[in-house]
Amino acid sequence: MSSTPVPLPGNVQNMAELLRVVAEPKRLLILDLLMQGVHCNCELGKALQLAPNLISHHLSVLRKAGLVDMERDALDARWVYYTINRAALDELNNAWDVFFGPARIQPRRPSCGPAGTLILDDEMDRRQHNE
Amino acid sequence: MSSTPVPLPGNVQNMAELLRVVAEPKRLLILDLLMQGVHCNCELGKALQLAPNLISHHLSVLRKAGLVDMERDALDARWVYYTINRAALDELNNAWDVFFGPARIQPRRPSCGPAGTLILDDEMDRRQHNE
DNA sequence: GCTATACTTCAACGCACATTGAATCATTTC
DNA sequence: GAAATGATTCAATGTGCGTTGAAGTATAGC
Repeated sequence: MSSTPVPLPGNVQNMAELLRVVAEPKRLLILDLLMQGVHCNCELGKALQLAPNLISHHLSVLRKAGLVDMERDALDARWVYYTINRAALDELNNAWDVFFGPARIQPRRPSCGPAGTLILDDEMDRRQHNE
Repeated sequence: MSSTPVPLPGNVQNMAELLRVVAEPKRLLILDLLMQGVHCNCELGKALQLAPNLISHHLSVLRKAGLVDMERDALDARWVYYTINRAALDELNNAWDVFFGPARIQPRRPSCGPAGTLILDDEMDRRQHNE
């Protein structure tokens, strides 16, 4: 229960990119609908009052990010249906927890400024016991 | 364990705004450091290789979003220390789960297109039992 | 008082990206 | 074949916002 290895900032770029994709209001709404099940382009357009080309655009961004899958209708290939990529969603949820899970919050005093050099009472106690 | 009331899209705007704040790479890095404990402006600047005014800028964005608190040093008021706002973090985590929690994923066929009007086998079964 | 330090604010710049409208593609239907 | 439908792609536009560099604020030390 001791050394927390301080999560790697290499993931930060990936995480930021995913969050950027998700942070766009229209895309968040699309995801909100897709979480409730399969939708086609026209359906999303109606629900969001958005032109079909814009829906396409946002869906392609979501697909490139791996968050959304598409599938053509077996009977009429003109229709396309979109679904949440469950694996990607799980990954995103895990990554989120790694960053923002409350367990990561740690006590720490800054390493500079008066508060950094100041030796507090409890610190004195700690030093006396260790050395 | 039945009716999931379909989360309100009124929160969507707030959520998107918070995610936008958090999605910025430098800010995500700052949050990453603050999760590990208190930091002052100069410390963050050194860690991120960023000019102090940029740090200030991003911190002010984070503060306006309520995610970060600041506190002046009691001995030397020139130094400012920043911390994660625990309550805001908890709220953010809750909001995230409301949106992206896997439990929200629901089965659904689109309401338009062939797949929408098509009556599948299991649907036939369902109808026979209900009517 | 004057200078140094820690941080903030301001104005200007530049770029990424959502939006728009038109054109294009791929199927299906007649 | 031609027309219609669902969806995508393209070029052009507008703008939000991160960045830059300089000026400003506040406190501390002399």
